[in-house]
Amino acid sequence: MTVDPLEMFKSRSKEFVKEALARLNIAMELPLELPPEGMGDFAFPCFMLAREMKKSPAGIAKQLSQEILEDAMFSRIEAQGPYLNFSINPEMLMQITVESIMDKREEYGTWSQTGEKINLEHTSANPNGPLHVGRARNPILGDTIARILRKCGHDITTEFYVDDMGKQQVTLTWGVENLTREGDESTKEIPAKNLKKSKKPDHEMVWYYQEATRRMDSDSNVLAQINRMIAKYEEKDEEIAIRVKENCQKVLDGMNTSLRRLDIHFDSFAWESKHIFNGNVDKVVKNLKAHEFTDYEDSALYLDLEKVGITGQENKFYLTRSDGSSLYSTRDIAYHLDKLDHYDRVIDILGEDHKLKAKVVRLVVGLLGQEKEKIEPLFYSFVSLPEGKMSTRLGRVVYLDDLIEESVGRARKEVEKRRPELASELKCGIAEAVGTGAIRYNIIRVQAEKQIVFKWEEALSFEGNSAPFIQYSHARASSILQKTAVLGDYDLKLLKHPTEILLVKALARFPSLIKECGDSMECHPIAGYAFELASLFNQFYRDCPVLQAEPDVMNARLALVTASRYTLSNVLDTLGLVAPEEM
RNA sequence: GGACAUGUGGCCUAGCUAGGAUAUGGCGACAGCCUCCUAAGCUGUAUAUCAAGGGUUCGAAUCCCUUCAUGUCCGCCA
Repeated sequence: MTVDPLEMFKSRSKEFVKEALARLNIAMELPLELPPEGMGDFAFPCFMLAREMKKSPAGIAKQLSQEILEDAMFSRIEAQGPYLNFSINPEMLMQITVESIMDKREEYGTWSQTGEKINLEHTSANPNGPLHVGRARNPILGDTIARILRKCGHDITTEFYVDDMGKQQVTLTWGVENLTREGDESTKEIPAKNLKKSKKPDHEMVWYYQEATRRMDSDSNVLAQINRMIAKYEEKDEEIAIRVKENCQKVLDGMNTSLRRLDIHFDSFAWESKHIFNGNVDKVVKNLKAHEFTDYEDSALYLDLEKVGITGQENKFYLTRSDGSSLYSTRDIAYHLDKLDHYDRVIDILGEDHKLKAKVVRLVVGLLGQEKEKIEPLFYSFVSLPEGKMSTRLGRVVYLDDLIEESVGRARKEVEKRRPELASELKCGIAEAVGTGAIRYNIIRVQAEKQIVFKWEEALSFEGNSAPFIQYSHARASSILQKTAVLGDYDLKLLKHPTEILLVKALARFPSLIKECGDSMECHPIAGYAFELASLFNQFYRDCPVLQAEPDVMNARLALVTASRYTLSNVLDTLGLVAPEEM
């Protein structure tokens, strides 16, 4: 059974055109395009042949169409103006597509194993406080890409790079060890909007970080203490490392609790300090010292950006401090070299502020003789608020936990309104699926490099182009199937309604879409497709009654509904959204 | 100042890699559709100098150049 129902039609039409051109002794190839609705399924524009053949594009299209014989795979092959258009035989497409889905079911859209091992790093937020909506774009993007690449047949390991080495983490630890949180006046900085959140360790811990930062800024004694800790830490003091790691872990646990609610999990946590303690960073520095593109300033090692062709910045990219201790990017280089030892490809999901750093890391990896092409950074722009950039310090911030609570809460009210008769437990489950789904979808539907201004009314929209719209279609399909006995024999030739044809064409596109998005590492076309498929299913639902149809037609339609339900479920899964049986 | 990205109806957005047939859809607005498988749905109407200006081309939202706007970066911070 074919993996991609559309592919055979596509390649056959290309062959036809190729053969026709060969018969006319034309050495050129024609590109395949997707024409506007009502003009067939594949189009070959003939403009570029006009000069060569000294004929009008329309005339060429006509001539080509006469060269091509009729074929069972296409219901129409004809010239329309300057285009040669192919219309797929809908009966055949219906047959191949529905059978393929019935055969593969949950696996429809999943390609066979490639054996390619990929490390996909995402989120990697500093563990000093809770995730806010701006940072949440990273895990949502990363997790969705991971799901797409898994469906492309790759072996994916998702990884959170835990920064337990920075000044921020030491500051947090100093705070935890030296400050006591008295009364509740201190909580005014981070108002706990609900009980669940206030009990989470990330929201609990951030106070120590913020208060420690304030003390450090105003009290040079505190600053000195923190600096002493950092110095000892960088001299590989294991005891401090353990204390810092313990605090990071607590915050990390809180973040993970939030992310689990969005069905985001990590296969691995890579601790930054590991590369200091195992000597990898020392090795990197040693190798870089010997390199012709590096030099010293006050015994601080730097890379000369001009020599490696990076312009528009200061020329010096520092790799160590003058005391010889490492910097973030140097550790990141060691980390990447380590990843390259174990994986075929290394993908990083990064905010656009990391563009220069990522470029340099890749470059240095290349300078050290490794294949930098295997490192593939993927960037996204920031989420801001209408008032401006998110800032924890200014209190201008929307925490992910608050967004989830609000969204699930609103979803709960909606379910209550629409389906009061359902069991309370079921309503909770639906609200959770809809509320969290809306958040993921709202972020992922937009191209990663576009900046997003967060607006509550948009994030909490449950209508139109939103997760609940797609989930609702799935629930409708499920509901029809629940009302019937086991699917009997069916004759797909009975499915002739235009909406049925449009629906099956959308179903047929799914596997190749997964492949394309895996290759280009884009998520938003999947969201667009999911919406389109759901919309077409809703139109089918309107035009083609299933359970009230004649028995033969009913059986055929039930097969189409089953195929649609699998595909909707699979696309929802690709986006990390729950596919509810009812809502 | 330099570098990278983004700019499409009132708002959000697809299309840009590989230039082609009347620029995708949603929100909001207006007008309709529940004796019929869940109306978180469906149908219709109005709204676009594709940031601006040049260029390449038979043809440009798409490629090139310039300008403007927005975001990000240009720390011996992470």
